Amino acid sequence: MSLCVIFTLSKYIYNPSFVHNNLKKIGSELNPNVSVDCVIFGFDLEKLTVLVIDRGEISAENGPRLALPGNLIYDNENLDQAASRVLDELTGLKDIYLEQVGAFGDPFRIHKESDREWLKSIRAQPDARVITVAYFSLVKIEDYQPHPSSFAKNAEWTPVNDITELAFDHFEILQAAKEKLKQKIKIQPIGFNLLPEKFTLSQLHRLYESILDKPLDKRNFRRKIQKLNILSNLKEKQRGVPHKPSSLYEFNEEKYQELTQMGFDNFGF
Amino acid sequence: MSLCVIFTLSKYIYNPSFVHNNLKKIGSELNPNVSVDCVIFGFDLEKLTVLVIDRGEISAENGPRLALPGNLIYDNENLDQAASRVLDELTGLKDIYLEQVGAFGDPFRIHKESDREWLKSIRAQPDARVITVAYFSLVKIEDYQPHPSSFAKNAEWTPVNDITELAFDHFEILQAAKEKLKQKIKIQPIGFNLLPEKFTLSQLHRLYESILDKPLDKRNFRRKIQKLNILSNLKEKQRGVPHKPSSLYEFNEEKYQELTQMGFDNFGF
DNA sequence: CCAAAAGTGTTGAAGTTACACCCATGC
DNA sequence: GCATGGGTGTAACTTCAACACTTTTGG
Repeated sequence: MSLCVIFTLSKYIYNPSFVHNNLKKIGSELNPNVSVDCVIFGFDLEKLTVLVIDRGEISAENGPRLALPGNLIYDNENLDQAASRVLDELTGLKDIYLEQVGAFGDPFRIHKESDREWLKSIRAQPDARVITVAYFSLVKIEDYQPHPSSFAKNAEWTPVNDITELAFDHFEILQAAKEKLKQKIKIQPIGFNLLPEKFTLSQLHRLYESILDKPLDKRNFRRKIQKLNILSNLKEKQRGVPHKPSSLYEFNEEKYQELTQMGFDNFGF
Repeated sequence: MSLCVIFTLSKYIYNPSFVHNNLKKIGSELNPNVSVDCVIFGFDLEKLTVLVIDRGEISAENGPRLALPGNLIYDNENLDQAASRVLDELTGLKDIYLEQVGAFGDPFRIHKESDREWLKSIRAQPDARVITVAYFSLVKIEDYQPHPSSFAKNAEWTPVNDITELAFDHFEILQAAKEKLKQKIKIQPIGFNLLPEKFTLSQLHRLYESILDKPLDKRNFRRKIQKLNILSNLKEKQRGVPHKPSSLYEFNEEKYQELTQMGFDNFGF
């Protein structure tokens, strides 16, 4: 049963011929030595989450069940394209915010027997030295809800802070991605990629707190974010909440473009 | 003649068997698909410089003569080690500040005929798809002066801002490295790796201006850097200068460790 | 009427910018 | 004595952190 799951999953995400046939990458070869892995962040309006793959019970030793989605690259695609492809294959989403985190891959990164076994089931050359280029991406959690019936049923949104181990060196990659996101959000308002089109200031506030992993003063946060002038106040309120309803806002791309062209240093968080 | 130069140079920096024999990496193989390239920064007390390789006239078309030092990785070394090795092979220096910039490598990065020819002369599989992991390193310029008689005679310190083109995608890599350095120096005092042990505040000032690529107010700079409390004022002055001699300082590692452990956000530049 | 989150201003401290003159040395 | 870069203080302004109460809704 668990083998079956792995097979189905790997067929969807990892199997070269599947992708080959479906994306019509005729004439291109999988490069045995270079892969991409994606740290796909979401935000459930409470906590920062990551989309991880449950590999099932893959060995007697019970190594970590969870892994980041990833795959070898094709020789005719660039790294960004490979990352987009992995994301698309898993979620069906296109045009998603993606940013490179960096390259990883010790020669001996596969020290868990469970990882070795898994590779045998999904790679033509399971023993090849692989270096992996990590990306993080920001997805509106509403845009992708794993369906229990789909091939990718083993993908799940998991709160970042609940994750304590991952396959291979994926935990290290996750930490690096969190750190990169933390730095990046101080400089650019990329957080909007994680929120619905319409959102409240409190949601934005919680998002910043989750990413920066520290409490931010409510009044100071609101003042600061509003001073940036990149929010439009839709004249619309929440409905059906058991407390004073909040105004809804949306991110204003044009105002942001003005700002960046004039060049501003940071968001000061 | 120019061919000869290339051969000698490539033998030193790029030839697998040379490295193989000399570093006794018996049993390990060059990975045909993954390389590292190093952006080696120096500071001549006036301007930020980079150590680049002059490939000589390598084609009738006269593509860019300059390239970053780099090489394929071995399957038994990790990326950081590969970068250290490249740096060591070129300069003989060890224990140098190194930081990963990221992974690069479009499938069609080799669009210049000159690059293609050069690869034929130094690679066993010149047509393999290669992705390269870029590093930047900070070297005290006094620690490495290229000798006209050495194998690496074609390495030269070149002012960063004088470089307008490089082989392959190396110019893009250089830009990314500059940007990374710029961000990094706002957060950590890594600039000291570029200065002599003893330096003046004016030299430090010029270094920050070179890296941040903008003028900084003299008095404000001095106040800010001194408030950090990571400099020791050696009670020693410059000699032989035709103006008021400056005090010499050194970077105080211990004080810096104290600071970082207490956690401080940035240098505010 | 109660619980829950929304929304709102002020003050003191710290940090940032801009700016001009005298000093010590070698030649 | 002159050219060169070294070295120093202040005032106006901006930003930041800390902090508590009233409002609106659903149940």
